[in-house]
Amino acid sequence: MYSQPESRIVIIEDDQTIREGYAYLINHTSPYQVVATYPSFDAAKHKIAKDQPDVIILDIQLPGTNGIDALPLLKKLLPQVYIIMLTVYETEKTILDALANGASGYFTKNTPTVKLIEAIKDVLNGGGPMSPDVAKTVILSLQKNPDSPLTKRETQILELITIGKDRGQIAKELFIEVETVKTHTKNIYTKLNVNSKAEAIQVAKDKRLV
Amino acid sequence: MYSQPESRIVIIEDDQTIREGYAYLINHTSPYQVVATYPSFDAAKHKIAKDQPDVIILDIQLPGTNGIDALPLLKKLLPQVYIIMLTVYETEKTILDALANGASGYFTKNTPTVKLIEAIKDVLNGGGPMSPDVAKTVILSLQKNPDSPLTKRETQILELITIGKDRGQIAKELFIEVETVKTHTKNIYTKLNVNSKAEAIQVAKDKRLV
DNA sequence: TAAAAATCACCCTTTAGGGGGTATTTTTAA
DNA sequence: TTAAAAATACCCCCTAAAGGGTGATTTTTA
Repeated sequence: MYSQPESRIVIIEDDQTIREGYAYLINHTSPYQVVATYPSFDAAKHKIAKDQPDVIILDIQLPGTNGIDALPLLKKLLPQVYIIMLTVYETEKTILDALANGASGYFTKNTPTVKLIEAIKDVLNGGGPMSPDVAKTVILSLQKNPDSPLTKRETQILELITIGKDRGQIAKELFIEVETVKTHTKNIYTKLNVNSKAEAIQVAKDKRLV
Repeated sequence: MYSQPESRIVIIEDDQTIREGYAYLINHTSPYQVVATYPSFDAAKHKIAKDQPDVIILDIQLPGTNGIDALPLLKKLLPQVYIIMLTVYETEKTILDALANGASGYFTKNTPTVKLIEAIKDVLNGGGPMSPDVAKTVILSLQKNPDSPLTKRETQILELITIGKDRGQIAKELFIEVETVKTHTKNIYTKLNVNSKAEAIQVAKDKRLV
């Protein structure tokens, strides 16, 4: 499905200057049309379905319902819509929350309109545009700790533990005995300085061991 | 730290045509210099440290040690190096594995050299460049299931369960009684059709509920 | 103003997980 | 080639944390 010139854009952004600035530039320098703009989600929620937007540009810092909370609600109203987040924050948690809740792209507010228009094209073509700094944050969040004290096998077992497998399942999956899994587990606990599965999972997440 | 014109590039790629093509174009149309190229990691491992590369362009499909396995080894040899992955595969697992193991960027092989040169600039400036399709895959991997049968509280508790917290810790964290946590847990189990924490975690991961 | 969600309590049962050892085989790196 | 590290496997013991059943009140939301 390729980007249609008549694609409809809605902007939800509380800052009037930014809102109107983007709207003007998108309308005048791109093939897309801004069919509506709203200063908040609460102002938009009863009308936006009628706007039939293909793409929503959504600010995170909104009065009332914030952008992150608005995301699933918008998705419920308009299941097919692409949502591009706009924000001054770029903390890992905010970014990850937005993407987890169905955002298609993520940009910081200093993004020039031309990049935003490119992003609209990208999402309409099925891509997932992000500014490089945002992408960096996402990549870092996926990165494992390169200085893990665990061996390959131990890491593998810890990974299976973190996804909820019990000894029996792990043994089957790795074609080894349950007792061997136990031995590895003990060694993992010793190395991580813990003495329960629960703690091991917490340390694993915390130190990005898996 | 800004991109230095004299930044040193190494290419590890088994296809001679691609390898030499990229090398030629980077040397002649960018401010960077390709200081060495290798057809495999095994051919590179004893020499690459002396090349002192700032950026390595690394193919995934290599003879001998493949690119994913080579990643941590290269990082050990050259802790500061940025690695951009190049591949024909774009399966979620491959992409995520590469990023988990310390890749800075990820491109499919049809990427034009000019985009690759941009990517080199991006990583040197601390960004995390990806082609839009790769970014899309990454975003999808982060996405939660919008049709979760769980309530907000239940989701919250399931999330804490998946990171290894026990009833007591969850209760403390949410300022509620342990018995309440138990009730929620029971309801979660009913909704997910499971009857243990382990199973719940597996379903949660599987259906991207958390 | 119903319905859904969130809160709390008591009883009772069990198993998966954890701690302590010991030992052999395979792989890796020097 | 050789010593060290990693992976494999077994035995005994023990209990804390998890799970099941049932009932009830308060708060939130549509």
